[in-house]
Amino acid sequence: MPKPPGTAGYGRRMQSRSPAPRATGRPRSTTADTAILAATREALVELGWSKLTLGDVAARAGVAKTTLYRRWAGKNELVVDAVAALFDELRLPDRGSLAADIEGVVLQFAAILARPEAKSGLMAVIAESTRDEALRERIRTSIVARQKRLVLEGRTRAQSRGELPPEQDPKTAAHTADLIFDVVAGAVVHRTLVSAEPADETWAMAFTKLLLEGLKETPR
Amino acid sequence: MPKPPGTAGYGRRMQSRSPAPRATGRPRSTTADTAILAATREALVELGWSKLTLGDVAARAGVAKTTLYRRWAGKNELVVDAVAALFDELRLPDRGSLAADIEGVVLQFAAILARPEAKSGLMAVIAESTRDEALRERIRTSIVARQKRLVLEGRTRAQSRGELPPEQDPKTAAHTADLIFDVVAGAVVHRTLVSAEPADETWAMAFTKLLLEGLKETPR
DNA sequence: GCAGTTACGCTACGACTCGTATCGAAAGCC
DNA sequence: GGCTTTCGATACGAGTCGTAGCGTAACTGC
Repeated sequence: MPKPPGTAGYGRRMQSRSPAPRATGRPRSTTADTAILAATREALVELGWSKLTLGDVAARAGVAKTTLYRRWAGKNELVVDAVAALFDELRLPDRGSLAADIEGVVLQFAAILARPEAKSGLMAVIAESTRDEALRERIRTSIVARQKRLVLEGRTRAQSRGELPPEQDPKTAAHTADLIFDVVAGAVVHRTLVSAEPADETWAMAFTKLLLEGLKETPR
Repeated sequence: MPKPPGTAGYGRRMQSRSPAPRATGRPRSTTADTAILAATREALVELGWSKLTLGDVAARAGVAKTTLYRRWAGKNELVVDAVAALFDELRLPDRGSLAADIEGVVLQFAAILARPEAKSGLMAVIAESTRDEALRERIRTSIVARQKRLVLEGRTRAQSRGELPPEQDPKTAAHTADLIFDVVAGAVVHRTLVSAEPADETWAMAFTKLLLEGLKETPR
């Protein structure tokens, strides 16, 4: 009996990998998937990461505990998928200028991180991922990559507007994109979780100004 | 029997609060304190946060499990103190310019976060602190405040050098200091833990340039 | 419609961890 | 020497873990 035929909800996003979703036998209940992930988020809000137990999640979702273990290897993987669903709503409408786009990205990150299930879940799995390469890769593809796409998209727009210089060397361009992403995402996360203060519009404006103009006074 | 007479090693740093360290009775073994904290860091490296148990730490430190529970309320508080000790080495030598000072701070943060015990421990307790106000305050005073002091010190130096404008309104000055701190610390944390790439000298230089000059090309 | 295959709910299980209680012994003050 | 507090050791009930076993449900192909 193979453990991960599609690795549950996560598999749906990259079904290009799995050779065949299996044609025979009773199919896995997709409603159970969504119920389990919703129950996981609910438990994260009420109990937090450390006190969350798989037995409790199963009871909330109305499924047997064994069903959970058939689909997910453990708590870490389950919470990653549950939290990843929160990032589905990430969009980047064109707001006309680089500054406005940065503010938009920041506020969207902040809105997700303001949720208690994201706060207690995301950082915990990131902490666990320092000792688990597979988990880190799972987080990267299902969460970080989607955040990063927004940053890259905003950058392309700014270049087409002429607000940013076009890419010179594609290698250094990738490095600066990584840098900007770490700065944007890191700042929002640190503000929200460590400083524990809201990353509201006022803060987003100040951050954008700093990111665009820098710390030095720009000589006129 | 009162639980925290000094709250262990952490209490030593702010003994101004505790009214009297108690003059009577057998004093708590200070060697046990350091042994326990060292054992905690060792266990963090070998087991990581989630698999770390207080019983295991007690065995490593050569003390009884009950001794641990007499001094710390639980795993969270213990790990905070164990990780906080890593930040004792934070210093900010004057390197002559704002850019060099920023690089110095970044590289010091990075050096600490490169350690496995900091990686797996720090983020985990921060995740837990989202549901525990007392724990958040403990983290703030014993870890975050010391980081922040470096940023503030670097700023004061830059002002005395004339590289940064002096404080206009003390209130907005505090806000921008908070902002800069979140950007610096957040970027290093995100680079190290989420992107999982080293925040080395090359990266520190690129980050410093971005923070100083901003994203826009400065019009000469 | 029947055989084959897989998922499901349910129950039960040993192993482990938790946090506490209890006890006698040890270490420091008056 | 008396008082107070900590220490090590052991034991304990409660809770969680991850797995196994079993009968049933769902879906496919002949």
